[in-house]
This record gives sequence, C-alpha cells and structure tokens, in this order.
Amino acid sequence: MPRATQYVPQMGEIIQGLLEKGVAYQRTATRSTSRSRASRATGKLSGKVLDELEAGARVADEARRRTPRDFALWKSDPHHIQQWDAPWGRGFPGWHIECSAMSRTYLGDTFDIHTGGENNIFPHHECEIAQSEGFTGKRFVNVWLHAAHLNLEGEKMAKSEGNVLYPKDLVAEGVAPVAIRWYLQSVHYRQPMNFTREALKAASSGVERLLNFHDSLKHRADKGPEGVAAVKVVESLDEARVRYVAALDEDLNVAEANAVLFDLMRALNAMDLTRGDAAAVLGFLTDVDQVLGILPIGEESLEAEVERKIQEREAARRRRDFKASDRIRDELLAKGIVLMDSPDGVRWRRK
RNA sequence: GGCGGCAUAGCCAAGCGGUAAGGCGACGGAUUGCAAAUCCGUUAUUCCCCGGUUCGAUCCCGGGUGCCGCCUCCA
Repeated sequence: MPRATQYVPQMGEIIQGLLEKGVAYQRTATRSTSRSRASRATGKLSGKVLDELEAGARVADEARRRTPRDFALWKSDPHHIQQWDAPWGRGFPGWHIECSAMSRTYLGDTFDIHTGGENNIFPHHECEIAQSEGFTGKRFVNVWLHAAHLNLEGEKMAKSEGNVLYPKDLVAEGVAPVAIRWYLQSVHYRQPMNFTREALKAASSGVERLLNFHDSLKHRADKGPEGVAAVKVVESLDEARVRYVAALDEDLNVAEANAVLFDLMRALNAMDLTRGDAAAVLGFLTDVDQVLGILPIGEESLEAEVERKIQEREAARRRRDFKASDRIRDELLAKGIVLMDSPDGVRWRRK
C-alpha cells in the first residue's frame, strides 16, 4: 500500500513539469502564500459546464486563482502539520497530486482501470486527469469505474449519523463472510446498493446453494459412478464459459454472470454425473472462482469422533435401525454437521 | 438553484426498440425410510407518473415525482 507522504518528490516532479509547460502558475500575491495551480482539463467525467461552475457561490478564495476551475497543486499554510521544502516554497501537496504521482510510479503514464466512488468524480478524478495529462501529454486512464454508494436499510451509510455496519460485526453475529462477499458483489457496481438484512439473507441462501453444489461435485468426483466427461456436460460448460465471460465484458455485468452459474447448476443438477463429469465441472468452477473468490480454500476435515459417529450411523442404516441413525444425525446436526444421504454414500458439511 | 446517476414482482436484481434473465421467499408436486440436498410447476398484462416518436417502448425524446452523488482545499 503506497503512502502519499512517501511520494512527495514524485509529486514535485509533476508540479515542476506543469510549471515549465505553463499549465500551472504560481501565486505569491496573497500574503506569504505561494501556490501553483493547474487548470482543470475538464468536465471530462462529470459533464459539468465550467462557465456555470464559476457562478457557483462557494468559491471562497477566488482571489488566489485565475479561474475558479483551477486548483492547488501545492499549498502553503504555516500552521499545517505537514511541511516539506520545495522550489516553490515550504508547504504541502495539494489535494489530488499524490494520486497522479503514485499511479504514475507504479502503473505508468497510462493505465487501464481506475476505480473509485462516484463522489470522487468531481473534483478529485478530474483534477487527476488534468494534472497527469497536462504533465505527460498522454491519456491518463482508459476506463473509469465509478461505484455507486452503499445505503443501509434505506438510509445513507454515514458514520456521523451512526448509520454504519461493519463486516466484522456481521461475522460476529454468525453471518458467513462468504455470504457478505456474495451479497456485495451481486449488485452492479454502478447501481446504488441498499444493504438490508433481508437481502443479505437471500444472498446467503443463494451462495449456500452454489457452495453445496461444489461440495457435492467433489463427492461425486471421488465416489460417483466411473466415467469420463460426457459431451453434453462439456458443451454445457463451454457455453457457460462463453456466456460468463461475455457478461463480465459487458461493463462487469455480474448479475448476468451469476445467472449463468445458476442456469448451469440447475442443468447439471438434473443430470446424473460421472466422476469425469464432476471433475470437468469442478475445473470450470475453479476458473470462475478466480472472479468470485467464494470457494473454500483447502479441505475441511472432521474430528475422529464425528467420523466414528457417521460410520456408526451408516451401520445403523444398513440394518434399517432408523431410530438409531436418526438420533445420531440429530446429534451431529446439533454440533453443526449436516448429513446428506446420496446414492454414492453419505456426505457431510458444516452448517 | 445547476450538473450527473437511478426508479423493474413480496424482497434482491438483469435488460438498452420486438413484446419481462437469474436469485431469495411463498405455494403445489416429484424424489427420500424420514430428512437434507436436488428436480418440476405456479408466482410482473400501468417495467414510478404524464405526454411524444415508432408498425411496435421497460428500453428513444420531452415534462413531472422520488431517491442518491457532486457543485472545491477532506482525499
């Protein structure tokens, strides 16, 4: 994680370059203040009409800049905690310059994707464009992904109003982290998301199904009927892959991509998969999980005692002593272990 | 006041001119020793409202209403 304060020299390089190009200027007229400003390139993202912006009343220090659209690259305020020496006076970096400096350091003059909250479109991101493009003469960013905000139960999520919720609190309540992840990614990034318990619960059920599907595939790949991957299955996977990628290519249409997964799951669940089929599907899911990151990492294991109980129950079932087998099942359920009988033998998972 | 975004079933959510994906929930079936899991079926005739364009609009245009963001020194 780069820290802004460690890139002051790189910021200085940009500021110097902008001054030399005449894109920025220094102000020394107002008291001891010395400022450099670059004119904003703008309206590029926000679509704001600059002349109208000038009419806006909230420009307090108009005297210091030539036009309201200008912004400070370097500021001077003896009372500020952070101070650096610079050719244009002792002071500290302006608002936006650190982003240009840091991104340039690591990603170069031009990079592909810049994300951020929609509240940063103006002025922050437009200032970044102005600085970076003014300095390099090249296109700064190819694609901007501006995420809409998160609301909580219909209210704006705001610390100042106490309307906040932290993932760690949800986890403490017993919500599975993967459910939170799935829920958050299920809404398109440009769509404002209203976080509700009800929707979280729904998302939780959905991802649970997906995880259960994955689990059953592993079981199948191991203990299911012998056989190689059927053409029908392979074709389904190929089709799903194409649709999945196409959905994400379309401005990250995650909802569409998720629908592909559910469609596929339903189709495959209706088939009697062999070990080869299951292995092929698992391969597909592993690929998809590079996007989702929801599949469990590593194998889960059972305590020896639970393992023994399961064997015990199997024995009871074989002699059709359902009373005993059900008792063991309930016992394990109370411990959070769910047992599922299948033609390939019993399967378990943690609740 | 200005600029931008959004408004789809009980809930969440795709769709971008050809007559409404998917998920959750609910209800009814199938399967199961009983469950769990799974499958099948049902669940939107004003897609916020009013006009317009079009053979045809949830999708385009105009006008409303509501919600969100921004309109500068916090990045």
